[in-house]
Amino acid sequence: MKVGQLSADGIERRSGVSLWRQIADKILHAIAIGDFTENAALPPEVALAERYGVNRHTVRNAISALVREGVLRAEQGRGTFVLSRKRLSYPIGARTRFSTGLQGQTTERHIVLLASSVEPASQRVAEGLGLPKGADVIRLETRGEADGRPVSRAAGWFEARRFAGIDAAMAETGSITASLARFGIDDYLRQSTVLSARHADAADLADLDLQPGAIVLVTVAVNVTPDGQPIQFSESRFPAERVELKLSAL
Amino acid sequence: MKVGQLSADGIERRSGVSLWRQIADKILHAIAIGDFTENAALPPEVALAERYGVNRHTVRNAISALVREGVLRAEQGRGTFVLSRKRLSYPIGARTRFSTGLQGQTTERHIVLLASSVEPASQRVAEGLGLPKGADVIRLETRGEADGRPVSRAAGWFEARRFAGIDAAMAETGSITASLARFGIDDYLRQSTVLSARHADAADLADLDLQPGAIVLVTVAVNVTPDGQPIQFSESRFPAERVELKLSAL
DNA sequence: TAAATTTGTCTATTGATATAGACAACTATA
DNA sequence: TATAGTTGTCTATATCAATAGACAAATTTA
Repeated sequence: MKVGQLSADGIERRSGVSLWRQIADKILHAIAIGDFTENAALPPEVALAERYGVNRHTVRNAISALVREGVLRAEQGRGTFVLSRKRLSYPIGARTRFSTGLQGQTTERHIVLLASSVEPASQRVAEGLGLPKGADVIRLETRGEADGRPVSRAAGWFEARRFAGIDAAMAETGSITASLARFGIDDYLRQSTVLSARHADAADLADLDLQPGAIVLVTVAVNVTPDGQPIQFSESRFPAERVELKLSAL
Repeated sequence: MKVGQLSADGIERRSGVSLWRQIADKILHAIAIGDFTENAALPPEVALAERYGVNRHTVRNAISALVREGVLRAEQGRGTFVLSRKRLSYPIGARTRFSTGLQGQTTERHIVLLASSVEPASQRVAEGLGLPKGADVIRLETRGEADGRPVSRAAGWFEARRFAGIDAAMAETGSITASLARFGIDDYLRQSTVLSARHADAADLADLDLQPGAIVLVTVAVNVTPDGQPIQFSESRFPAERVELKLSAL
């Protein structure tokens, strides 16, 4: 049995992160980068325990957490096997579109409109859209799903005057691009993207179906028309264990 | 005392991540996004304990960890104050350069060459550089520092035949750009960047001076000459609590 | 079929994490 | 100079995390 795929070190005691959680993260990472393909067998519990210098029960704790998450499947007498697949690669470039970006990687993908509202623009939204602070903006809360699993959770803001009714269009079409087309926007470009990462908070855990301790990638972006008018300000969260971002020059 | 800057929820019990570590992360995040500026006073311990629904001792645990990290300073009778500053914004675009990218954000920045070696190209390095697998490549291990704090940790691979001696050039100049110039490369472009995030492992903790549980942003990138020849394959790690990545179109 | 391998379950013990309460030490302010 | 507000320290207790060992249950292999 080849065990070399899981890095041996990186287990820290008294760190505030339990050993079983650290080991679970290592297994998740190994799967995410493709070191374990679907249906591959994990090394046996005793081997993992020895590798990380912990008790077998601690390894079992990590594995049972991943079994609960639906990442692994344990079979008594046989072994423990990988269920989930490699990370999706989500492209970010001048023309970043949800559906086309994941083409070829998933058999199915769509955006669900979770909620929408009209609200006064906060400081950063106003700055991003080039509006006065407090101007009315429409907020769309959406979740991206691919093959039935959540892969993104986003909030998008649009100038309310110009895009009145975009919430209905979004509910109907399930596509930002198609919704914007109804307002005469045939093309738009990604002007700026700021990227960060943090631990998932309670909302992320619920929205993206994650377990506590998971990491989310966060992008804050502005989309503009080809002549430079800002039309959309957005903040998106991606589960780092399921998605990587592929930055394409353009 | 204004307490609204720290989000109230997101504290998960029995998650494998201790409450004090979760609270420490929240405080770090609030500082990182600029909700607490330098020298600002944190809410008093009792207020934080009430806000998160935990015991005061648990909050004290979180704070003392951040004091050890050099992020906070506690003064008996007065309060607890913020030492560290806002996250650096590291630009990534067609022409991604370490030093120029941080201009204006730091008074000082430089790259340290930690180690170099010649090795056969692994699968992914060979693919990235367009070489046969196993071809000799030079690996440069570097750390980027700004105002005395580590902000990046990178491994870069170059074709050994073409760039023999680039390790010496790097040690001398402290600049990838300057080193490449000695080989007649006056300009180079970022061809591709793949971005992910994970928990820091033991090596990251040591190299980037982080505490267990910290998050690192990871970029895997290929640089090419203007006519498209791959010259450098690199993997860089950034501490998410100190750096955000600003993706610039171009 | 027997032996080896692997996951599942149980008991017991130790150390880290979290709660609870009380009070000391220090600072700023009325 | 009191008083209120804040951090620092101590004791005690309960719960979670991790270790240790033993054996059962299921599967594969010799």
